[in-house]
Amino acid sequence: MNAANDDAAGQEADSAAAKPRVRDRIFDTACELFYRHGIRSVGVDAIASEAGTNKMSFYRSFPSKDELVAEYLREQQREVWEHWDAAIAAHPGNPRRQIEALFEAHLATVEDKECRGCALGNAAVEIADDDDVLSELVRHFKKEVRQRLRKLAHDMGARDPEALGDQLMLLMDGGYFTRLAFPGNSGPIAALMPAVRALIASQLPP
Amino acid sequence: MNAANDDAAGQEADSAAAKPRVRDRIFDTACELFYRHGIRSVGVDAIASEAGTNKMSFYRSFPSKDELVAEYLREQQREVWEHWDAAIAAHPGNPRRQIEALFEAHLATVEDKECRGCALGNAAVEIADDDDVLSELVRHFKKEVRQRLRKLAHDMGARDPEALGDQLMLLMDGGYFTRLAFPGNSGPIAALMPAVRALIASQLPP
DNA sequence: CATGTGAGTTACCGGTCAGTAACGTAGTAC
DNA sequence: GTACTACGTTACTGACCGGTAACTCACATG
Repeated sequence: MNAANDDAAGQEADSAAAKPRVRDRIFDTACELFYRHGIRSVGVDAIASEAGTNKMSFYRSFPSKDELVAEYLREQQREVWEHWDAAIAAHPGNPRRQIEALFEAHLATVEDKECRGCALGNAAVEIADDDDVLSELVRHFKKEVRQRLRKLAHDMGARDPEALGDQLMLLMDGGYFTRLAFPGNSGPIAALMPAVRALIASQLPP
Repeated sequence: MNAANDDAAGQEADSAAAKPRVRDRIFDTACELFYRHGIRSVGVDAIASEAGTNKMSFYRSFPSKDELVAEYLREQQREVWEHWDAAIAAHPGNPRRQIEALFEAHLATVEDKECRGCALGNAAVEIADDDDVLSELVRHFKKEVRQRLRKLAHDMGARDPEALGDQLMLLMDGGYFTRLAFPGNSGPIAALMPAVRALIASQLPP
């Protein structure tokens, strides 16, 4: 939720403790608003005022809204990989279990009542065609998701690791996408884990 | 610019041929633009001028943009069920084959180079929270998709029809969602049919 | 011919939104 | 004290966007 602003390692002066910099407040607020309401429906005025400042301070910290959006997407990406790596790290040397843990974490994320789907994927819907920088960002992200899933499937010893990785990606993005129409855990996401296990089982070596 | 008004078959006497009414031109244009570029990024001026008319004629045919959007979503819904029923009808009395045919049709749709994902689902991303009428429309649609898939799974004799229906829905929506980041058939959608068959197989009675 | 209707045209209103200019102020470092 | 940094404030521009008013014309029907 809120950013940890305690960069206690600041030793530039005597006790230059953590400053609640305006830029950080703006950025955190923007991330939350963009995710909750979508990128296009959140204006810079709304961001600034929600962050307890105003538009001028916004433009002192960010060159444009587009730049902020790009940074927002990069941040979301970073957080995804953070969670991803954490889930993976719990089961070193056991790729099959890693996949399950990954999807258990995904399930928990999607079932959260604050979840509004995949920030990057939603951005792809909103951006549509125009902005090339942003959509390239999304494409790159999705490509890496695919690669990582395929690698896990390969490490697991799947008979067709590319196919299994892709199938898992369909489930994952399906979870995000259906989430938008079903509150909490009331949607098809409830059937995620059995699907994951069934697809894994169908790809185990004989 | 200039309107293409070549209604050569205009014969209102005997056969009730379609009149090239302005309203229809506007609606068709709006549907295409909304789907291609998203709802929020298409203004009524753009719709009208692309339809060869102007804003005033637009507002003579539609009370508001929101009303047009709602009609657009209803139309998309109608088309989905049309394709759905056509796929199902090809294999009467064989629900398992019906599911496969349904997903084969879905695959063809998603692989089309003009495909921009699920119009209803994309609308849910764009609308976010505000408009209650539109998001209710989307929720109702998604609920019916879920019901129909569960019914097919039930008719097929699946051991856990609710679970299988939901799993299939995750695959379907995953296909739509990943499509936005991968052109044509280059994405994970390529692994759709094996996934469908594997999930079906895992639910066949023993 | 009169009348009604569908439709094109121009001009406008009020609001929002991204982005900028100019100025003020508190603190801090030298 | 001076100068610099970080931030707040007000006011503005220009574009766009949803929606409306008022006028005009073509045409079909009686």
